Amino acid sequence: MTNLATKKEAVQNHLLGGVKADELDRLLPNLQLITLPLGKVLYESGEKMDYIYFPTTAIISLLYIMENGSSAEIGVVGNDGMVGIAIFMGGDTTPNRAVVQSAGKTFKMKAELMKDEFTRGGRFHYLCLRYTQALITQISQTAVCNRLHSVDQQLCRWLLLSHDRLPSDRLIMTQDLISNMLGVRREGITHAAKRLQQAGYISYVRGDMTILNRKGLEGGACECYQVVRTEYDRLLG
Amino acid sequence: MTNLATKKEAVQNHLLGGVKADELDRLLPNLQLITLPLGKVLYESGEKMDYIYFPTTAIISLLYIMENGSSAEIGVVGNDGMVGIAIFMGGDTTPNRAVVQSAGKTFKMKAELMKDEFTRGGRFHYLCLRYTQALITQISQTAVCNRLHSVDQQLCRWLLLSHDRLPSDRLIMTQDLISNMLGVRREGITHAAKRLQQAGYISYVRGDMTILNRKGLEGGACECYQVVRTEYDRLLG
DNA sequence: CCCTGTCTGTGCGTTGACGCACATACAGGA
DNA sequence: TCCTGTATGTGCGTCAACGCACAGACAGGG
Repeated sequence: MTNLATKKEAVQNHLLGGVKADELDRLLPNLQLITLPLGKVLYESGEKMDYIYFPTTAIISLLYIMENGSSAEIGVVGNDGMVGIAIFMGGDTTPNRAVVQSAGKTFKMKAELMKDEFTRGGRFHYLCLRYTQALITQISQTAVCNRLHSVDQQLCRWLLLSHDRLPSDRLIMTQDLISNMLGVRREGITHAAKRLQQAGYISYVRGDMTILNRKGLEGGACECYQVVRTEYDRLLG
Repeated sequence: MTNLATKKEAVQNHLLGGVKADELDRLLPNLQLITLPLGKVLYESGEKMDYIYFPTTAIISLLYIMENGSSAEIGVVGNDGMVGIAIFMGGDTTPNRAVVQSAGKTFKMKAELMKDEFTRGGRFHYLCLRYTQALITQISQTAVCNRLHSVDQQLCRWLLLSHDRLPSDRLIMTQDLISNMLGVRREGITHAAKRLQQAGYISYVRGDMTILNRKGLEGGACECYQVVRTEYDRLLG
């Protein structure tokens, strides 16, 4: 099978890159590298999770979908983490949807095998818990940001979070999709994005966005981005 | 020492009530029952946590404090859980403040002893992880609610979350404090609370609030409350 | 080449929450 | 009893975001 993982591929995901050699040897035969298209749903809310995912170039968004269809993002996962923490936390499901925000590659592994490796303890167990704490910080900061900051600030934060997890400076994503992530109107994103383009921080045409000036975006973002970034570095760096 | 824990006292906290007999026997000599006044800070943001707390009648609020002094609550903990999950998750600290939202009693235990018991595995380990997942759901739903719902709805949700963790129907709390929790203006709470009082759902005078009609509050709340409640019941019920 | 669907831009009235200012009401101590 | 600090109520102008409607603008297929 060509899609079985090599060490060189596996360490593109930072969690897999952080485990001990013997643990990685055990994991490798169970990891399968797949390509995810934009919009693909990995888990539906409340649905049993059959696989855990370790993205390399893909970015996955964790969304809550309201009864009336509106949605808001609670967190984002890229090559810094994994999708499906409920598998080892014991709940097996979460009331969220996991959807591909940026097309790319990810490893997947059967949930049962994940549980086995987790219960062995060791560095993998340790990393999973620390990653979960980092994710909690990201979700917490999303809550705070939703409460206290403007759409402009949140768009900057969101672009930076995405950029950190992206293999290049390009982001294939329409304003409509971004508005669903941030839980705001599409027109609100149009206005905010236009301001960022006029400032020269980004450029975009019909769903093809390029980040031109990271420093500019950092200046436009609220402190929330840096809090999350610092906490990820502290816990997993 | 009169403040050492008895089994009867300990099980007032549902997590302690859920562990196995031999685990509880090990924990009891290390648990100390203390009384917390309103406003007491258990942890400051970024500060090393020396103790983990298992509330019985007290309610603890997890807050993020912005650089400019404004604040927003990311979660609330009562006799259903514990304060200080970073101790066993591995990070030792979090970028939040833990502050007493409703005066009452709590057990506390030294962080080192907590780590020891956690690494033994067993039912205690299992419950800690499941509780953490439930807390993640609560924080996630706070993020969604902050984004999509009105102050009126959020006040209802907040009152219900508090009521669930309260030994009676009385809540000693000024509107100003509630506004800091929800991250909104004090006047916004005045308006919302007035509407709830006119509807006969609550009554209050100068920081002394009584919940008169739970069903009414449930009707005024958004779906967020029920999502969190259901998930707590599923994971820990 | 045109046609159609999608993506982005813009205007306009509405609304929920904000910031500020100040009035009123109550509690507890001097 | 008065005085003072704190808690709550209210009005008013402002603003960010909303909902809706519709006008370009571009891409890809027939």
